[in-house]
Amino acid sequence: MAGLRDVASKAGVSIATVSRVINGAPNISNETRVRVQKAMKSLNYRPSRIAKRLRSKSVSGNLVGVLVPDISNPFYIDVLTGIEDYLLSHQYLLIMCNFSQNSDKEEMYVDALVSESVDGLIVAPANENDEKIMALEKDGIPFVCIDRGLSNVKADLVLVDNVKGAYEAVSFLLKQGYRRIAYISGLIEIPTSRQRESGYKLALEEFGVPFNEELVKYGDSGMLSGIRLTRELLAQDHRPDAIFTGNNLITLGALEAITESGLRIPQDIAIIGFDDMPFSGTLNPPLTAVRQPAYEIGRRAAELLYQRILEPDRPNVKIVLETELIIRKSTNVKEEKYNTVPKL
Amino acid sequence: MAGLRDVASKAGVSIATVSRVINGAPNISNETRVRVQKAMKSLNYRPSRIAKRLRSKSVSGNLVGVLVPDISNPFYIDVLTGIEDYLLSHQYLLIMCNFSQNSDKEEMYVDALVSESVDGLIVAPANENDEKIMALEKDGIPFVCIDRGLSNVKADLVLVDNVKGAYEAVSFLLKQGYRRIAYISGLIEIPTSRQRESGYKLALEEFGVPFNEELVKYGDSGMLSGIRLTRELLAQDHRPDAIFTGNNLITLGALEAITESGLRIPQDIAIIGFDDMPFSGTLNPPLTAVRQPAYEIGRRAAELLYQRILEPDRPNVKIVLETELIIRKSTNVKEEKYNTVPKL
DNA sequence: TATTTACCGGTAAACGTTTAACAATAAAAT
DNA sequence: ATTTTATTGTTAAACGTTTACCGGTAAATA
Repeated sequence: MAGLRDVASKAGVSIATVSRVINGAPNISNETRVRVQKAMKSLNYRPSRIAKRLRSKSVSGNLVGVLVPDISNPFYIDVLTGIEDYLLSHQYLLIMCNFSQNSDKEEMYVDALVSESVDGLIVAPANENDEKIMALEKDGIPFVCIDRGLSNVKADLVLVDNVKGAYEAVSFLLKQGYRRIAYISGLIEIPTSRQRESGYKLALEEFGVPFNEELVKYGDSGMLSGIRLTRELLAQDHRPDAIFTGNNLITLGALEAITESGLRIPQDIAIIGFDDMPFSGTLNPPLTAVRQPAYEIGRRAAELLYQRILEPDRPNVKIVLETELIIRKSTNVKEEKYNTVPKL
Repeated sequence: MAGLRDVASKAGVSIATVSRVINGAPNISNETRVRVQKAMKSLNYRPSRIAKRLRSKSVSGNLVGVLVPDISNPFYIDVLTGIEDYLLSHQYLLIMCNFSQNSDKEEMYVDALVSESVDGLIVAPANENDEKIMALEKDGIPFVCIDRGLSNVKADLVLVDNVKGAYEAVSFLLKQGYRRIAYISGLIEIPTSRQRESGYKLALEEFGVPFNEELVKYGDSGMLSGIRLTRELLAQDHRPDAIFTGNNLITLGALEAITESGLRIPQDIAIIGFDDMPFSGTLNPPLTAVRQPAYEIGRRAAELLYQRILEPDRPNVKIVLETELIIRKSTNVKEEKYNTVPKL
């Protein structure tokens, strides 16, 4: 591995000069610049990012970490893509870490990333009292939250209005005539799970449909959990006529369980998912879903982090993006007689 | 940020002692060990991984990089999970980089990872002549290839028998009576694309079906490409009666295009995909697919890398895993009269 | 001619560890 | 009482950069 001095001696200049051309310092002649660059090429020189970060922590090391709750969820893939696109165009390298909805793993990764002297972090906290994340503020490490916030801690945040998104979804079901609407929640620790439940309840209330706790199931945000809980719902004496699922993977699990039961969607049971997916249109049947602007969430979060790194003391901002209800075939009208909007 | 000396003074010991307890050196009394550990806790001390890596490159920095061709492909997500599970249990931190099937981006990431002094790399090379990856061998940086190998370079490698997998898939279609079988290829630079085409041709040949170049389309391994090429196939005067798709995303694109055309699967046209997905069973219709043991590929690759880091000069190994044909509903028998195995 | 300007060299400290060599102390064993 | 052993301290170099400061040379300007 060639170092700074190797390049310097090869180019016949001092290490200071090499450093100057690398960092684009002024007052360097074009001639020496190209000579140094040639030496770097021929030696296949790669500046040590770690030496650079170690030496000048004050200056940017061009490295940020991202903590993703579940990499098997397509939603986060889109978020990641948005983050990466923005950061890459600003010469930042990304360390992506998947903590699998596991707080311990999340803690470990936070420590590791801080140990790596990242310039900043983008994270979807495991819960709103996530101490490890809150500690970042005290340590003065720039970070921005996505999808979920922290209580009592000011931090940059970008997310969607989950209550509203859920409300619109369930309202739609109610307008279509569905009355026994179930909700399958993700992990109860995750704020979004509870917000979506709030939206669900709000819609029920507004349509005068009494809340029935038998119709709400709590799981772990994974596909297997979605399968299991849907089976439980379908096994009930008076099974639901529609299911509102708390996230992508639960939706896929629910679809699997319904398919296996032989029930037809949407004739026998409707399903509407929170989060759209790239292939939602080719599911069986094409899925009605609440779309989050995942890519945009990632891009905006990256932008906020970038700005905060440059200006650590600027005021916090919270960006709330809009959801969109994508109506496909999994929620068609149940029966003609119900196809009226109830009195409010 | 507390440093080694802060901990030392807090615990009333020397920095050497602190370093000793951190690195589990022998000859340390239990008393001082707990005293130091307490000091670390109270100061929220996090050893600087970069200082450690800088100082002792010979020793492991517990960091590896992974270069993934396309993070939007569920196959690589499973591979990543396998890699992460293994590496995490061996105290390694992972830097995941998504180069989006883009050679330039891949090059940039390789440089960045080497600059980060990673202990090793796991990579799916953009093509078999990938110079940046081949250069790693000369630089003495441990790496293992997944999914695709390099020509003329010995390196650890774990993949599946793509020819065989494709052969079995297309053979199955032929046995079911399909005769106009199309193949939609991923990027032609990727060895797997060509290997799968070989398997496709092999099956045709064995069944005495002449190769028809109109039925082979080449794209960029993405979903949009799958949509476009499927549309082209369907627009042909004599459209195919089955499609064999070169990867996951192409499959999803093909499904979308077929659905939009109004054709029924499998009555009007069958489809069989290379790569299974967690939700393949809930697609419309449930997808027949060639399953790769993605998680296992990742786990084995991580294992090989770990071993190579420990023993850089051990002989190279190549692990070939088995594919499995998962028969679902997208390839049912076309018509009764064809439902016989042709003479070979 | 005198002075400014532009460019570059040399040197050294610093970042936070690891590691080796050696010394020092106290407790345990002989 | 002497030797051994276990534990800890001290010191310093090293990893590959950045950065600042000062010194020097040559060309351009006054």
